[in-house]
Amino acid sequence: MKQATIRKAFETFLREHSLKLTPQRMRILDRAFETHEHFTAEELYGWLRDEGGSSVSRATVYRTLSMLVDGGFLESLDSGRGELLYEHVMGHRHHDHLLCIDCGKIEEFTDERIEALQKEVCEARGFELVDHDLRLQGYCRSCSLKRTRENKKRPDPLNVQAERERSAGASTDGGGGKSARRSLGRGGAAKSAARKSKR
Amino acid sequence: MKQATIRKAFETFLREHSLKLTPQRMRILDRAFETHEHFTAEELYGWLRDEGGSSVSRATVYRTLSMLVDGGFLESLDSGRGELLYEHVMGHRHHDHLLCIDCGKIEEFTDERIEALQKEVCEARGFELVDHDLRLQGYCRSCSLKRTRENKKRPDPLNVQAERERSAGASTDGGGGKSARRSLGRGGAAKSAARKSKR
DNA sequence: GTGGTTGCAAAGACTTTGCACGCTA
DNA sequence: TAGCGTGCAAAGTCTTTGCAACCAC
Repeated sequence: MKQATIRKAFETFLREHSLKLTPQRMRILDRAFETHEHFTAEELYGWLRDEGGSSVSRATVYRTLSMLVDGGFLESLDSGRGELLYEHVMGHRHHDHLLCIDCGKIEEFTDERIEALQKEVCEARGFELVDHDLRLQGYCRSCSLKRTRENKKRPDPLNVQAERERSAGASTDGGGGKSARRSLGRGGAAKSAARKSKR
Repeated sequence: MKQATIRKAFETFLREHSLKLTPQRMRILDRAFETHEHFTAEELYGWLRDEGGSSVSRATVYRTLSMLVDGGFLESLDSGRGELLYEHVMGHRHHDHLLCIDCGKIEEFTDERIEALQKEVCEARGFELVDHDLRLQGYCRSCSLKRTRENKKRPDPLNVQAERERSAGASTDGGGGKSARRSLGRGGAAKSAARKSKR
């Protein structure tokens, strides 16, 4: 695609920040924009390694990815499954996500009305909105159909959810268990960056 | 508050799942519901340790917290700062979050209109919504005012870095863009559970 | 009694960092 | 040439797991 434009923007970015243009950084940038899916640092590292060519170390991948996020070239997203996903942001404007808790597929969408309401909520509270992150979790069309068909086969995290509704008196809408996938045992962890600012 | 109700629900939950009622579990449940803020597993562990009384091991805290999430007593939330936060969910209905990227404060809110639109978006795509997670990041009222007063820089979408770089030395931090806290230094990690499902 | 639990410490997963050398500007 | 950037491996952080002793039911 307009890879040239992106490279240019990247070069400008580097220059403005007295950062150097290295083949590793360029390769990471290119590969990141070559994918129109979400990927993890580890995955990108794997691609670069498998595709041969000049090698790029894992550390450089992490460092560069982090830099690209800071520069606004990429955006990071917590999949909610314990992985930090990246996606390029130039070109297609901000969007929110639909994550299938069954097959893991990620769909994107945007809705101006929702965005507008978010701003409204913030303004009403004197909150200065900088960014937002909306994740809708559930079953994508195909997984949903599959479930309906099989009718009986519940994703069965441990079917704790069903009980929950009842015992917890989880009132209102059956908006179910957010923890569908993290059943017992392996709970979930999720950390990321910035522990430094953790006070 | 209605701690009795909660304990009862918990006991029922345990019974229904052939799980045992142990003093550790009870203590963790109580402490979790005693707090009306968000907390991390590590924090809860610290409280229990510092407050004396029968000891509870770190592993048990993690295990129980995970169980409480599965049971629908708690909900987990990725603060976006690399920590997995927990909060009790009984009583107060679902809500979304406003996270201050400066002071770290977390505010909660709900907006039926946004919820409705989310459902609409899903229906239009044949997506079966199970749960959602909306996080608005920015500056809370007080931090926003403080910034205005100090006439701080604007959070440039793409050049947040320039400022960041500079303020990095002077610290005091003025807060930058979304990734303000991520840049150099110790980022963080991001892992979790469900790694098993990571193909 | 018996099987679920707890504790401890070791194992894991993902990401960052220290250091010495290489390469960009 | 002067530094920034890279690679490597070790260090970190938060969380999970193996296992033997324990305890609730």
